[in-house]
Amino acid sequence: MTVNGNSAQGHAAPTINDVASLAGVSKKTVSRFINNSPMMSEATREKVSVAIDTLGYVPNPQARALALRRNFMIALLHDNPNAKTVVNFQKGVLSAIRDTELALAVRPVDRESPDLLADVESFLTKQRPLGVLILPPISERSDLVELCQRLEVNYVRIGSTPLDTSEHCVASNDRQIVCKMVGALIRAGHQRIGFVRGPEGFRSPIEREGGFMDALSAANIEFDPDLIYRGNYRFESGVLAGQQLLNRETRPTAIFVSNDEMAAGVLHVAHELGIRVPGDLELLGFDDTGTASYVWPPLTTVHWPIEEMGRLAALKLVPEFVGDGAENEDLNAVIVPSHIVERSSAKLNLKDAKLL
Amino acid sequence: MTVNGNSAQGHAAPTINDVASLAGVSKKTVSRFINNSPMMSEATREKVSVAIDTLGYVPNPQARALALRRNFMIALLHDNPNAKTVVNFQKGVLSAIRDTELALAVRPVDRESPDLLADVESFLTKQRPLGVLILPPISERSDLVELCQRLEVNYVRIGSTPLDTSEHCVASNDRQIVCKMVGALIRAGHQRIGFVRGPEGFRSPIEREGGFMDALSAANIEFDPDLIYRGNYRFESGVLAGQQLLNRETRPTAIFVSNDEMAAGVLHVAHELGIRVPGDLELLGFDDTGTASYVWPPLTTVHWPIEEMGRLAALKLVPEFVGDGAENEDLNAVIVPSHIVERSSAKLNLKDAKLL
DNA sequence: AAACGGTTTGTCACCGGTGTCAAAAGACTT
DNA sequence: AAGTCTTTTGACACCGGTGACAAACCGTTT
Repeated sequence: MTVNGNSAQGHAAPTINDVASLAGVSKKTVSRFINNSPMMSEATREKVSVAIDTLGYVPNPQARALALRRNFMIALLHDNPNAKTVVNFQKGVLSAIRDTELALAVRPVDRESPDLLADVESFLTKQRPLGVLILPPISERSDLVELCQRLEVNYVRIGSTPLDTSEHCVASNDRQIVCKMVGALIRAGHQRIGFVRGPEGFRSPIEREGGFMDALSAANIEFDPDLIYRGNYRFESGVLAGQQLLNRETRPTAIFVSNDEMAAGVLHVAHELGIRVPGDLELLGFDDTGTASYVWPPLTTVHWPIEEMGRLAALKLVPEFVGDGAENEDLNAVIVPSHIVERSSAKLNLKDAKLL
Repeated sequence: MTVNGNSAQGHAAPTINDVASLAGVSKKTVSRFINNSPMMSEATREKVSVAIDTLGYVPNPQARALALRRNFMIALLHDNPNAKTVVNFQKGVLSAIRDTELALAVRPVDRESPDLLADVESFLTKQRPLGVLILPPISERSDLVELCQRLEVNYVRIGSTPLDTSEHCVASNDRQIVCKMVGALIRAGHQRIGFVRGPEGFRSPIEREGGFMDALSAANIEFDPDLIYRGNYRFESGVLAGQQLLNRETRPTAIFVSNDEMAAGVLHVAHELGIRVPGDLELLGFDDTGTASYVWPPLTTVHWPIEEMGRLAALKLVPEFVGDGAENEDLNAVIVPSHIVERSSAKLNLKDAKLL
């Protein structure tokens, strides 16, 4: 015998009226119970609670949505080239809202489209989600945020660095972790280090570049501008980067690539040129969303905690729904720490790190 | 000046009553227009249409959801180990419903959990989606389908082979395409071919195995049972497969691996053992969701058309919403054709194929 | 002109909750 | 015991649509 008891009653789901008459109160009182209003005596609270349990009553979200002008749904807005990022983030969000009545709607948008704002506005006004989660890179667009504010839709932005106040933002600290990893690479003996950058116009490439440069200047290494390649985070551009950086007479002994997919592209070229990795060349990636462990050799990289960020973002967006086990979480935390995963593509010297 | 005109009116969205009074008709008539009921004179249809346009009226989905006991949302039910599959499927679905008022809700479930059915039932009764899309492997579970039928929720199942009637199913034909690819491998000269199978208990591994065996028997090659390894579709199990199949005195000259992630694992081992691919060994994968092109050498594989399957599944699930450009699609089609992508990990002889 | 069948339109209750505000019930004074 | 203030409860309209059914309209027929 399982938890559910309502299928006996000819299969009509019990309504608030059923509960009200069974408990001998008005439906407004039941409504108060549902929304745990403080203005209730313990006695009636108990009566209603019993009635709800015996009927197996569950409030109808559509009716509440109409009355409250708010759908019991949170939306995920993204324009993300990386599937794994999106899915892992979804996993985090869903682990947070698993036992709630909330649904998660995904809404991919087209960053390039001039209708982006109109699209999102129509989505928000039609679906009226409780709130939206905005993934990078569009999380950086202030016009989107202003739209949310105007439409009075709560939001949480995800970023590679804090983009907003703590209740509206979850971030990793890419700059710091990259600095740490590249620092460990330098301490392992490298001086001539290449850098493959991400696309222009977004924040995470800037952060990762900042971390790279920080590490170099901390070690008093002057950066050779010939050793930089500007990619777009895609595998193909990693191939181009590899062709440019590895086909020169004096190759770098190591390359930090701003994400794993491009690192896979560089690796591809290294193989074609017969350059041994590691050995002739060491390679550092960023993201750790699968690709890093599927290539040969597996990449030393930064694990970007996107799943955990999803979980935290959901907690911040709708704390009142996920409160159960999470009251003691620190919802003011903005930074979710990343960590370095040392695999075969590069040897690091993590021990001798000076104080951070 | 953009399309929207309602923000002038103090920002309250126009309701059906506004439209009704502007058009000089009752709100029921407007409702008829919205649901394009046939019982309307051309004259009133025109009046209402004009009123809707001038006000920029959009029906409130929550209200309709309440009245119709149906949420304007389709749900994606999955328990899929492969992130790319899920995201690409989502992309297909969203390309179909982009211009509709529909939302897409994702609902990952836990195949192992004894509460799976209860979970899904609670989700379906609470959210009351228009319909659900069920991804493999849980698309094979008949108890889920019976649940949908009992709750009167429309559904479309995705599979590697037709699982249901044409209105409830979209499928690839894994067996046929694998047979074709392995046949081309045989014609390229291989006789001793290894096989890495997917997990027990699901359909797609069976189909892919069937295709492999078909190709062998069509060429009158007897299969050596020592050349099979049973994996679970994950990278790690590909590594184990590689260790077993490649550490023997007489190695296979080629291996067909039932998915790309495991193929990446086999490749990993080949590199460790210094086995050249191609050259000493040729490798065939299946899926083509990214991994295949990010490894070295890039894999010859089958492109599994999961995105297109998503699009078609959405069309079948809610044809009345996506009808616009799609009337002329064949919604009776069940099989979405796959195709072979020849990259570097194996040379095929596709030309000399006999008739299929 | 009245009766008739078919089409188009409107009325009103209803979907299942919530907001407003007034009434009822308790607690506390005097 | 009556008066006052505070807490708890209920009546009723409302959120924005749809369904059932009745009314109005229209062109024919008798």
